[in-house]
Amino acid sequence: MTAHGDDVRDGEAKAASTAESRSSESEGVSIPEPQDRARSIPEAAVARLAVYLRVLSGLHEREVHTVSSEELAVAAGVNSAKLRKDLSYIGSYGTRGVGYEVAVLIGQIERTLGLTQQNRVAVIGIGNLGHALANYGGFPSRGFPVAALFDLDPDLMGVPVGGIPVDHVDDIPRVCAERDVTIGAIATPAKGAQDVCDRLVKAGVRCILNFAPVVLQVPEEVEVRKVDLAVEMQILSFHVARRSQETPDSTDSEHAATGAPQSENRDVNTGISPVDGMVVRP
Amino acid sequence: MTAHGDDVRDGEAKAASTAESRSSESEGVSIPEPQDRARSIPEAAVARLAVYLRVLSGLHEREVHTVSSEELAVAAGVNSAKLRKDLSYIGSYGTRGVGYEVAVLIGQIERTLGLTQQNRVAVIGIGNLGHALANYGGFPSRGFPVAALFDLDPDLMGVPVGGIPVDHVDDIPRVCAERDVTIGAIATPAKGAQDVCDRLVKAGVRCILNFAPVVLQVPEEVEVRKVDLAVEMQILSFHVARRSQETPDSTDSEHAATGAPQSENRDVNTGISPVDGMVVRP
DNA sequence: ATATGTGAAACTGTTCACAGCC
DNA sequence: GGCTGTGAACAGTTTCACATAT
Repeated sequence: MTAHGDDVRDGEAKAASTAESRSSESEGVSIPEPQDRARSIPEAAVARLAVYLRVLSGLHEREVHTVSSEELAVAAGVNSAKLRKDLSYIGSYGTRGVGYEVAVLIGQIERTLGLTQQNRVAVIGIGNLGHALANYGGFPSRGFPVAALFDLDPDLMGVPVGGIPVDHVDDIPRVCAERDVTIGAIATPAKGAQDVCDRLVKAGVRCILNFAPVVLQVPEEVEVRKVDLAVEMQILSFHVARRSQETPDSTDSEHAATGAPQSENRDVNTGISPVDGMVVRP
Repeated sequence: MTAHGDDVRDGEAKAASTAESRSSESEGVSIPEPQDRARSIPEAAVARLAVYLRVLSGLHEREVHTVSSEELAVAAGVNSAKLRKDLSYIGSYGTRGVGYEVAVLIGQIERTLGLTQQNRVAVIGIGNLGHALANYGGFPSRGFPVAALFDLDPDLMGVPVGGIPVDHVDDIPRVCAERDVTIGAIATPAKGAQDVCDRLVKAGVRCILNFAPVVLQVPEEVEVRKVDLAVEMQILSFHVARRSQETPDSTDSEHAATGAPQSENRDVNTGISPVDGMVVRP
């Protein structure tokens, strides 16, 4: 996430936004400058919209037609004020005194997230993770069909995984162009990641989901999001360490068993909940 | 990242840290209070420290003994001011006019992240993702040995995956306690995730990495981090959509081929780079 | 000379609290 | 009465810029 991510935006390469805000040279208290237009939606809010969408889909399936911000917030693991503010970024689709119509909200969030048009995905690196991704049969609740698989291993060429035959990474440009791939998921080891990334970019792919432990260098028009297992583990480690030195030791666990919904789970980018992970085993 | 980064930290349930900082009741300008120690470190900075650590490890292997904040920052994909501030949270281990000693920094970051003591990991849900995790042979660059595997499937019981035999989820409390598991990685489908989570909590596990698309409800002393594939995809989708409507269309891709290191990759929680993903295929 | 460490400014994101509409 | 939508206060994070140390 995140140069937009959650912590979002890096400092560099953000010439665009910087430039536009340099309109008035005046000193003192600067007036907000309203010309900022509507396209803003904070990155963090975008991530949460995806979560709300999942919850709403669940409600829709259960024939629930209306929800209040409070109900939806609890289900999504955020507080209601934040949820309302997030929804306000995409428009006013609620009814005061009543709540939101599930179907309407689903439609509006899907539209905002661009889910009305499909994004074909290419998975590169057909190992364990690649398999998991390929078998995911259209990522979230459909909308992201896996259209191409690539690897280096000669033994895998042509072998169908999740119904799609594996191609050689050398064919990335051709195959991606042919199948109109818009998102590339790099699930290779660190070593080949940058090379694969370059090929994807050359093929016109402008959105990449990177699972490899490297900092990909890409032209600025390419959006890269990274999922880093090690970082997650180390963050948890930090909390383990902090906890054990901070607490004089009052707990020995055994009191907090089953249903005690208190603290929130922090998602990598939402600070909260989920939407659709990876199907692994029924 | 993400958050994650990110936006990290929720507002609720943060009583602990609040309470501890209430030591001096004095008003006015509060003196830094040296006893403030390490506990402050912004979440966002913690995530990035893990990234710096990876880069530093690489430098260490290549026999590089010293780095400037600028060099390290470029390699990690952040700007140098942010990097220096991040490092300042853990202490002053640089030399003005010179830079940082790689070995020293590695040691300090490891200490801060609690990597000096091992965290044994249990993986629940031995499907594709579970396999990937189990075979990861100690997550990042070691430090997170996988000590237990669980699943529901009778056919898997006792079968060794990555050298560790699979146990039944019913045995989570016993096995986790026996093997002193401190981190649980939930790689099950959405359905069983909350149940598995409850068992882990009952077993005394207080840190959970959740790959299942559900909002886990846990007691507040339990830390949950979530990796959500669908959210990542949908965020990318949002950017695809935004891009194509925002740009009057000046690009047709073909100009930004290989080596053009410009924009940064946003990690789910660092806003930047990587540390160690998942080994998939050599 | 050069590069760190850090207050202070700027910015982004979150929460409060209430006006406005049902 | 209940609930949305949102300005304003607040909190967290990033960037600036420079004093400080080698």
